[in-house]
Amino acid sequence: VVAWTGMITAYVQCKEYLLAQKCFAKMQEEGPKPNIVSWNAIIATYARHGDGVPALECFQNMQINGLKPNKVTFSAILKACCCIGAIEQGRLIHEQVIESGLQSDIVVRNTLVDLYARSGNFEEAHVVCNGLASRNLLTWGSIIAGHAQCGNVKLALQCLENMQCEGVKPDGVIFSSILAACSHAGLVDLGVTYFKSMSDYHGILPDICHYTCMVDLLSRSGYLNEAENLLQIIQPD
RNA sequence: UGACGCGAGCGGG
Repeated sequence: VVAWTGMITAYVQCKEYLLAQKCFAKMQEEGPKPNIVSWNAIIATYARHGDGVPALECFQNMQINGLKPNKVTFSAILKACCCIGAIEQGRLIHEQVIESGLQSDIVVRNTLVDLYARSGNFEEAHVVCNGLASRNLLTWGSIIAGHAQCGNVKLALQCLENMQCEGVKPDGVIFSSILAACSHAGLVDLGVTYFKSMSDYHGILPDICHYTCMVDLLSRSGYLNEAENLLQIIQPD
């Protein structure tokens, strides 16, 4: 079983998802019975591909085969639900998570937060987020990105403050979300302020993504000269 | 016990 599963995971690591899936099919036909790790590996291939439907089928199938999902299974399948916007499925799986007592796992919780935040269900996202244990940078990142995507700059900025109050330091990804939100809302001054604060207060070097955001922000609002000036600053690469 | 899982933004195409 370990040998077969090793084959599958090797294919997954090389991004040879089709080969991994073929290998799994062959294992089911003529190899030993797949164990939890084999199933998790194959579910992960679908989840990474954004193929939510086959991922869910596998998830059902493994349970039919009498295997109980573990925290690895849950994080993979929740990611799959997130990709295809299967919020209802996600809620059902959320219940299963609670039944299994795995809701305290930080990775599982982050995938749940991500699922809810990206689908605009912020109340549920916050409930998961407030549930006991530690939030980390990734948890906040999901929530802020969710707010940013909904065009809710105020809430995104509020989250930024809240996370800093808790002693979590924002990283470059967080600022990308913030800048993007400002861009969509046409809040040029605010965006510029945060862009400056990155290097001034947070010790984060803006990367190409941030410059792209700023150019986008400036030119959308008609500050074409400023946008061109910024372009000059960026090192050709 | 672990061979499996672990979040993200803009624009363009």
